Amino acid sequence: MASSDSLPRHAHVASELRQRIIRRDYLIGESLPTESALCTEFGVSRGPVRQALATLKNEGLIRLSQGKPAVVRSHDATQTLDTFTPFTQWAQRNGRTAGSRTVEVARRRASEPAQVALDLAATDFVVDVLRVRLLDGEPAMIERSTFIDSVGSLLFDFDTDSGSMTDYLAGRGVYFDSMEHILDAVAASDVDAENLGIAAGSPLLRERRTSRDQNGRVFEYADDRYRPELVAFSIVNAKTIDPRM
Amino acid sequence: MASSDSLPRHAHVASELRQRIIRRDYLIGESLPTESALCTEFGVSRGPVRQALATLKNEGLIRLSQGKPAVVRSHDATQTLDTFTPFTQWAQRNGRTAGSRTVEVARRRASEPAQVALDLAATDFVVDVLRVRLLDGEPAMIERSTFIDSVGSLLFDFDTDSGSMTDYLAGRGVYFDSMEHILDAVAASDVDAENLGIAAGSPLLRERRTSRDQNGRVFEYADDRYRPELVAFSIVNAKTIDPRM
DNA sequence: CAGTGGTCTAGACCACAGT
DNA sequence: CTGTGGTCTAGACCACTGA
Repeated sequence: MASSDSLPRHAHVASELRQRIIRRDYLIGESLPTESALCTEFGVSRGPVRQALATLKNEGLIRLSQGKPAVVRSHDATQTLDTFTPFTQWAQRNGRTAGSRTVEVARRRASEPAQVALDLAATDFVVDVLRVRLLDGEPAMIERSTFIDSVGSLLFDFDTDSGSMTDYLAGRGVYFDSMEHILDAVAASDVDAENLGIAAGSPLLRERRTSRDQNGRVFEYADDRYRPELVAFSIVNAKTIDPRM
Repeated sequence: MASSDSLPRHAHVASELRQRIIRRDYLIGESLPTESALCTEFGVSRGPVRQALATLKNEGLIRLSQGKPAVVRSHDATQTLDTFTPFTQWAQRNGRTAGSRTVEVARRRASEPAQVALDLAATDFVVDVLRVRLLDGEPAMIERSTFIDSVGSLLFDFDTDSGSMTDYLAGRGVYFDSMEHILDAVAASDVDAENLGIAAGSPLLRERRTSRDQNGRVFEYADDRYRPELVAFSIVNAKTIDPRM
């Protein structure tokens, strides 16, 4: 055993088990070691072990039930709730090639939906980024991001066609801490249709997103529209429903 | 204060705090009582209190940070990761009136997508339920559910226009334990359009769902199509998820 | 029945917030 | 600094699983 990271023990246990599952050390339907075995192996008490198992459960990797050890539910976290990882990382995990074609990066006054989402006044400036995102070279999504001015101004030094904007911002001290997504469907506008190479009026899966940084401040509002033939969102929720309520 | 249910203490704490938040006892941005205050109030140790707070965090109701008490993030328990609530319950929580108009309940051989999702042979029988779901009397969603035969046959004794199918099945020993959702967009078919009272070709938000019972067996496959003007899905996901202790 | 996970307690130490 | 939440331990009891 190496690794005496600064990671909390429960995170270390979760990370190790997650790797084993992704590496297919266990088959689907197979049981993980018992909790007490994991306690022994990692030299921790039951608390951190159970916290790690809860994490993997929330990721859709395992299923928990009383009286018997955890069971592997899926090998890849990609198809599960981690769909809400940034586009570039998501594509990489799925073995696809992600690309970007930037249409514009503009500093202007906030649009009305952005004002509401970012809690800004009509006179406040924001930075709008309009990009077409490509999967294996094919247009798969059109992304309209709006950043608050202090964050958006960082983007003028960044080649929005290369690399991950998420990683770039993280390097500048802006971390995505939590996101809220609203999913619905819209008909493709003329602009959408032209940039995605589809017919106007085609159904698109829309994700409207507000992102908060580590201090809980909203700094991004985005309207992403996906071609449903190419991208779908997958969500797993493993949870026993409470009788009451 | 009533309820000394057989609910676990952490569930009781979570339920009570959830009600207070929905009831707007705390404003958005306001702090909840400290953990030790909650321990005193509910007469429990920190473990259950922290587990309850983790639940509310996963539901997107509160935000946690180190060194200061939990902060209210939202008043609405919308469709979050942990609470992908059945239609009827979701409507009730949001103060809407849910209704159903059953088009057909039929026992027949499984369609191809259902065969795949339910892991059945082409010769196996299933029970299909086609319903229009109403919100405040207006058609909001068209639901095509397919149940494995053993579960579906229970439904012939059930008035699918009244009450909650989820509750009914739970009463017969079939519990929804985990679900997987795939979200995308489709153009309304002629059948969709007619039943929802919209134009054919209109964009609809589609949710394809496979549900497992408490033994991990898939027993339902559903294709639900929502009118995006009336219903959208809201999902909150935060960086670190950490129940337990 | 023995073993397992689900829950809970009563302590403890650390990192961080606000004063 | 004090108080807060984040983490951890070492016990314990109960409900369920499976031989």
